[in-house]
Amino acid sequence: MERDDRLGRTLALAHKAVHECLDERMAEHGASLATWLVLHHAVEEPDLSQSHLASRLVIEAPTLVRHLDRLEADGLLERRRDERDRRVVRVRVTVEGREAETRLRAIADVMNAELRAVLGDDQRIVERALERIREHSLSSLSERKRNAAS
Amino acid sequence: MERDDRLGRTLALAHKAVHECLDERMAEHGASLATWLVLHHAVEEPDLSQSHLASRLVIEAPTLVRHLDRLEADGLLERRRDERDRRVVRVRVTVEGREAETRLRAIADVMNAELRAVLGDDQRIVERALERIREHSLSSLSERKRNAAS
DNA sequence: AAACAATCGTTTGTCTGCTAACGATTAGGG
DNA sequence: CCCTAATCGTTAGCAGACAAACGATTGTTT
Repeated sequence: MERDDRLGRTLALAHKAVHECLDERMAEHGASLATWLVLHHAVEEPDLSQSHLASRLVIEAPTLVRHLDRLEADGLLERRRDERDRRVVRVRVTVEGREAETRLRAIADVMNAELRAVLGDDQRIVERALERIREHSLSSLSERKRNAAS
Repeated sequence: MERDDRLGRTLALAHKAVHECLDERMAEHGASLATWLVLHHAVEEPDLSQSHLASRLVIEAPTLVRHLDRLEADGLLERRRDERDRRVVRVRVTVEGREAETRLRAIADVMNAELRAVLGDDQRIVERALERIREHSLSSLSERKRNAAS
């Protein structure tokens, strides 16, 4: 018997399944989860710089570049150089992009509702627990980096 | 304010943080989380075929191949062709590999204990909840595939 | 004013995952 | 017995993440 009772494993498997599921549902609309996430945050806060957008998405700048290249080529958003500070590029979602975002957000909302239904009364507990887990891991990580720099 | 209250997001962020944290800790021993996972399952069930090992790891066969290439090159495991069925390759961890696995497992156990301490009394609830989430997502996924095949 | 430092976006290269397709081998049906 | 399935591991190619290094710009310091 001896089942794998490591918590990180359970967490990873749950995440993987949800990610796959969402990706599959969005694939039916010719999109992907990554596509929607970028679009969503860009719609929520228009004219963000790329570095700020990356930080909202919790991904690194080079990762974002490729997504933007693709989305721009698909006509879902535009890149405009800031005139005041010519280093920064501001991201604006096109009308077509906004429409796509709306469709995809509906899918995300359905998925979210399903998961909340599955959790039932444990919703809050699980949510808080996941946030505590993240908190702990991140602080352990930054503490480690600090010590490594000494 | 309007914080992002999507559950999948919280799950993804928690997973990402734990993964980074574990990867960082193992990196100090010149390894990675992926390395340990492969080694661990190969130690637990010796002489598994590659496809069975992949299925234990919940990754696809081509993904496993690269890990095995690396681990074999590092002398942590060996690949032996099965004589009865010459299609299958059996994976055996070397002595050196077993030692590495032991060191890395200690790290994983510490991390696991920390997370359980963070969760406290919610441990069971969260664990079950994550399993239900996975269950739901996987069944939704396979149902979707079934319909797509019609 | 000039030199240095910091920031921004990008490129390059690596890691880990996936699917699709292929050669080798085994198993089954006619 | 032979031809066709099916299975196994591998290769090739793609997606999404990362870190390191670079050119262009802006800010700071002397």
